[in-house]
Amino acid sequence: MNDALFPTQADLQSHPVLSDLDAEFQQAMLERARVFTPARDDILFHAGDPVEWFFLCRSGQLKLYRLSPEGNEKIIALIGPGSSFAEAAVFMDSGTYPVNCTALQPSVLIAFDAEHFREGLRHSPDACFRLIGKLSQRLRNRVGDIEALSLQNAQLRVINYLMRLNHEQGDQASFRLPSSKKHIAGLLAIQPETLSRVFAQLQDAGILRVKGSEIEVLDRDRLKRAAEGQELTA
Amino acid sequence: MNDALFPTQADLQSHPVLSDLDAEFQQAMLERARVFTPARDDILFHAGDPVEWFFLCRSGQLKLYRLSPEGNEKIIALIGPGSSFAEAAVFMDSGTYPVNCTALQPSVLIAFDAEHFREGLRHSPDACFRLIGKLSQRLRNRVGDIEALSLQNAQLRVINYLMRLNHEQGDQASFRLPSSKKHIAGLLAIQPETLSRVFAQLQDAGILRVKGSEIEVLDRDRLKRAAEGQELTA
DNA sequence: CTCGCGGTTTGATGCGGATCAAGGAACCCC
DNA sequence: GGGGTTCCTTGATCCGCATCAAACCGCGAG
Repeated sequence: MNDALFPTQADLQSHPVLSDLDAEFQQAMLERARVFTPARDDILFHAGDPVEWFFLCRSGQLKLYRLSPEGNEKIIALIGPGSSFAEAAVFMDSGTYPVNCTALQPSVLIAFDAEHFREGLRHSPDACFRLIGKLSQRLRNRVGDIEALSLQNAQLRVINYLMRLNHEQGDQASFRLPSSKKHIAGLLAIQPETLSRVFAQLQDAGILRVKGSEIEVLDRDRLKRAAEGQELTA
Repeated sequence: MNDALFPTQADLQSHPVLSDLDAEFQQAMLERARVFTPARDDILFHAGDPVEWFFLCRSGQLKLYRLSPEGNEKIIALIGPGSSFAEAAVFMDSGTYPVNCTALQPSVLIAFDAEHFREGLRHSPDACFRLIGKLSQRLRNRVGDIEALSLQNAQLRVINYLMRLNHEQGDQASFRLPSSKKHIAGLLAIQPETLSRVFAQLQDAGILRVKGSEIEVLDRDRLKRAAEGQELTA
């Protein structure tokens, strides 16, 4: 992984929205871009801060999250290498970030200038289209999250999350959790204790083997059936 | 309200994304548009159906919702006159609607052709920008919903919903619920019984008066404090 | 006017998951 | 290698809300 202290063409190319744009626009974005290297627990922005940058993660890991007045935290998304975020914030009426962002690991981020992006988009229908596609997809994902929170219990949310993860990593028999269990619990809107218990159940039922952050799928059929039919007693 | 059986310029003008576009694009959209007049309980589309249309509500009311395998329903949004919906679906990778849509009242909808919209957008940076703004805003709202579901209890969700409604209707002392309590409960992801009980509490505490779908705010300060500090015993 | 039905309210009960508490396990730094 | 910190697990208890049940109300149809 390239840890250069300046943004490169390669960063642009790997960005889901900025890749394949006309040279002039790319050049303008690149000139105004910065590399940020937050340490673990560094806060990049708070919800409500005015939007100056949007980001591409080159390496490391971050969380986007909301806090309740009592200090409870709901993780909206975990960000890893290759993911971009906060593009939508650039276009919100309020002009502010809707979530907090904190580094979970020492990370390397490319920060692109929000205002320049807005301006450049006016002259690039291609980039507009990419962005619209990205936003629509993200909207669909959020609707999926809302359904999961409203209609599924803790066990079901965990199972579906595991199956999605496993699928993204190529449906291997064995795969890794992308983060600590505490943060995964935050993402699924359950307590770490509950996540631990669900893992224990699935393990006792002979469906999974959990060893640290390594998950081995022992019985894919029953896992899939559990995701629909709701059955763990068998 | 105009119930003409054909779409008009006025429909375009009142659309959040299509208004103020160049004449040629507008003309093209109008020619391909239709008027739908679903009766109560008519289903406009299911989640997973291929996207042919996106909509503007001229009158009536609809629900966008998801169903669990057990038949439980979570309402994602209630749509009323002037609201547009399903634009994002036009740009999703899957090419399918992410939610179900059913009319709650006899309604009048303008249906715009999805494919023509995609094509026309290529030549209209203005429309792109409007759409991007709209999608970003909707994304922020969905994140707000996720926070509410994860971090707030039933009472808090109801209170915040009421305050938002009241604000949208001009902060009058008295305002109306936009739908039956059953559907409002579905929107807030609680059962009708629970909604009824929360109303009873707020009424007993002297904060509200609930008469059918008419809400009267008796003590706005305490309502606002309850939305933050969590106190109803006083 | 009356009947019937969906929406709403109120009460009783049960369960899922949060919370509280404490014990283990892995990792880092000295 | 020892001690501390953070993460994870397991157990006991509690509470919010769902669920089940029943009565009530308002409204449209006949």
